[in-house]
Amino acid sequence: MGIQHRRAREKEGLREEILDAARTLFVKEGYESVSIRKIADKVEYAPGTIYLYFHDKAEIMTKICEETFAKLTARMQAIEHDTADPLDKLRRGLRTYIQFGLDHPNHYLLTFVQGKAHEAARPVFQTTGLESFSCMRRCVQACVDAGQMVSNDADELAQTLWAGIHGLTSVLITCSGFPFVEQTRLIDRMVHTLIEGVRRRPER
Amino acid sequence: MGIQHRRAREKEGLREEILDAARTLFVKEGYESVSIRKIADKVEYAPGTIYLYFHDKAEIMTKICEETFAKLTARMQAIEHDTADPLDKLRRGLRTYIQFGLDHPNHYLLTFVQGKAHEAARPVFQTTGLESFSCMRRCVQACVDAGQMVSNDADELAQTLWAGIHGLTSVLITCSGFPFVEQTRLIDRMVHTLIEGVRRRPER
Amino acid sequence: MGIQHRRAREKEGLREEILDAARTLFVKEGYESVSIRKIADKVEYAPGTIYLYFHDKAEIMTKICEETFAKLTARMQAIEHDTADPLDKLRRGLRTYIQFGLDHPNHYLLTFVQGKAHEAARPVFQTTGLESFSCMRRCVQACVDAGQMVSNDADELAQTLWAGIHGLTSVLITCSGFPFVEQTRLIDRMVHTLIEGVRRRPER
Amino acid sequence: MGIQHRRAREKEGLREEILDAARTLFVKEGYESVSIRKIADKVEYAPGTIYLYFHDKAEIMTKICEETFAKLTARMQAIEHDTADPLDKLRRGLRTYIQFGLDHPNHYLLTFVQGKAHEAARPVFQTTGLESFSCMRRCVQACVDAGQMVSNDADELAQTLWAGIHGLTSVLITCSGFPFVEQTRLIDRMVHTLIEGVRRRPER
DNA sequence: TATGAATGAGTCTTCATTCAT
DNA sequence: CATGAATGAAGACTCATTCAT
Repeated sequence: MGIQHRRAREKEGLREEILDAARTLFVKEGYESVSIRKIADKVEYAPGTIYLYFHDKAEIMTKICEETFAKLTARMQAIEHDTADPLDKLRRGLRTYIQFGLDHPNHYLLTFVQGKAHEAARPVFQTTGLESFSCMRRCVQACVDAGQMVSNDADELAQTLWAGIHGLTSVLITCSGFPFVEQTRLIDRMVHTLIEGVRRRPER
Repeated sequence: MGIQHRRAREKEGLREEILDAARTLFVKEGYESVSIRKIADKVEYAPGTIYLYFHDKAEIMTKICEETFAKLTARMQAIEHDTADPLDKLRRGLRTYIQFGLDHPNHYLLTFVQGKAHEAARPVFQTTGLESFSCMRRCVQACVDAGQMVSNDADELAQTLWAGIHGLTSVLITCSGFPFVEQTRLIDRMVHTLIEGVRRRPER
Repeated sequence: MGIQHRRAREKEGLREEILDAARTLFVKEGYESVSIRKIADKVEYAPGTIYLYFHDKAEIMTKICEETFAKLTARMQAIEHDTADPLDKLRRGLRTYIQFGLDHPNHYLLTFVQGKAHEAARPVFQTTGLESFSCMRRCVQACVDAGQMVSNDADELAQTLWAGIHGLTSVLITCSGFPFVEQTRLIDRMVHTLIEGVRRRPER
Repeated sequence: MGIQHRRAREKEGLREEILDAARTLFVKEGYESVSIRKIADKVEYAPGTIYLYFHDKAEIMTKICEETFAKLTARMQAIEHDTADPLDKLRRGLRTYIQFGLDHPNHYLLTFVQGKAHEAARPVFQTTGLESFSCMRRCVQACVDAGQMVSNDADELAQTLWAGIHGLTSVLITCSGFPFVEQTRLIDRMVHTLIEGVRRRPER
């Protein structure tokens, strides 16, 4: 009996494999619909084995969210440390965020769409998650300080921008059936719209 | 034993009651976490009775999504038939959409956030759903025709706007824990940002 | 599939059948070793069916203990209402208790040997259980009042007597392998020993 | 990973450590509720290591019962070899037994209360166990030979006495919630009652 | 129309045990 | 001697669904 012809595999990799399998399944079927058994089947191990690597199902979800925020933060911070014009940095930040979502659609959806709904993930959002956000907030603040924005309220602006790019990102990932115009045009348009909508125009 | 003191109630109302109960429960606890028994308890009927009105759990979900699109379309169409300046109509449309989401958070989330994940709901999106969207698209088209937009591609613009307001709406509903600035300011800022980002400015 | 050739059986009897099956199994294998599945197998129903009659495993245990105390109390009270000499009533009480245990060995063991150890049964002991005990305490008090006991502390005496008969009862039920002398002689001896050990003797 | 800072320890001691850990856990949580892993954690070894010392979980239980009988026998025999009046020796024997139970509640319960329920422990009772009992029987026989008892049947008397003290001992250990009178008074009363109930009184 | 009883598959999780190292 | 990884079977319990009444 048992799972017999399992492919060779390095020990320390199993934990990552479980995370990969879980992430994919969670996104495809929703957190609740994915059973430990399904994850175990996917990695070709017995269900109990999962518990050697994670305390319970919720912990798997939590770890995936943490991973996501870490990746996102890393990517966003790379931009911060560049010397460009603040509005340009912001523009680049928006694009980076959207691109991150498209590069890691499973991570993104799970964390920002499904994750929000899940109790278990709550603490992660209020720690690692806020860190990710504060990166963008600093970019906005810099623009404000440079007198380039229509408002001085960096929070209000940052939250608006984030809501906008989050809307596009999540929609691009999930609504694969929708007859969208070409993806890059949509992204360009969104970034352009948000920046133009938010920056101060020379009077006159 | 069984359910004893059920309040008097006209037969044909039961179907609606089931939908009401289900919608509330689905949003509060998530599709997977709501059992047919919970719905039955809430309407004070036996579980089996549900199956006299709906083929299965998924059908309940589907019907709720259809309902949502119908309501949303009705609300959006009300604006279309008014005589104002096209840009104003669009502005009003954006607000109406956001407000719809906040007024019917249950409907909204189920349809646009949870619903997307559910296979069963897919066909609904591509029929009733598109109708809802096309309403906004016509508003945008009117602005384009009036020469008020930065682009002539009404699809691209409409999709951008929709992504933006969807982002805000969903985030306002789900991220109750996030330290957002005051809701009305955020809505004002989003609508302002999108419209300003999308309309043609007088040169010079 | 499924359980097919189940014997005919009146509906309202299932609850009792479950209790019977559980009691037997609990005694034979211990509370922890008995699974809901085993009980279900024994009554020839699906495991889930058990949950239509009892909230959980602990409730089954609790109900069995309650049943036991009710039966025991009834039997003990029958003696109280007789007009004999108090010491005789007490003597009869001790015999009745032991006999009760031998007549309902499963009930007895579960309640007084295994039950004590189980959290779930705790509240039952402190309500229905104490009622059973207070019956014997009243018998002892009557003897004290009649000046027939070596001590005036009815609690101390009653507890001693109860410990004694409980010891014999539990041992007779469980130690079936032990080479005991004939059961009735052992019971006679125990009752005689306890009563003689506890009653006041005429001086001199 | 793994268990790192294990305290230094002589090899041959591990077997005893496992027994100690198991005994404590078994009594605190019940045989079924104690997992090999819990025992292993307590001794700070890997679960598999347990199997180098014991064939299976049941064997641990069995060994603990054997130990108990050995300890009890040793204590009882100490009394046998003293020169006092036989009735006094018996009295002392009863006290010793009760005290043994209170001194080793873990051992006692496991062996005499939980142990009886366990098939695996059965053989132990009929060998090492009988030895323990025969010690008390010899004390009783001595009293009979000295013409001090109400009956000449040493078996009957010894079994009665044992049932009595076992009842008190087990009840004192397990019924911590019961509103008993002070423990020493209860013990005194029990020993007094049993002895008085069993010894021949001078005719008058 | 509505029900109550029942089921079978499934949920997460724990565990005694084995075994290659 | 000891381990860490793994397993298969089982634990309590839930649930969508069916069906005779």
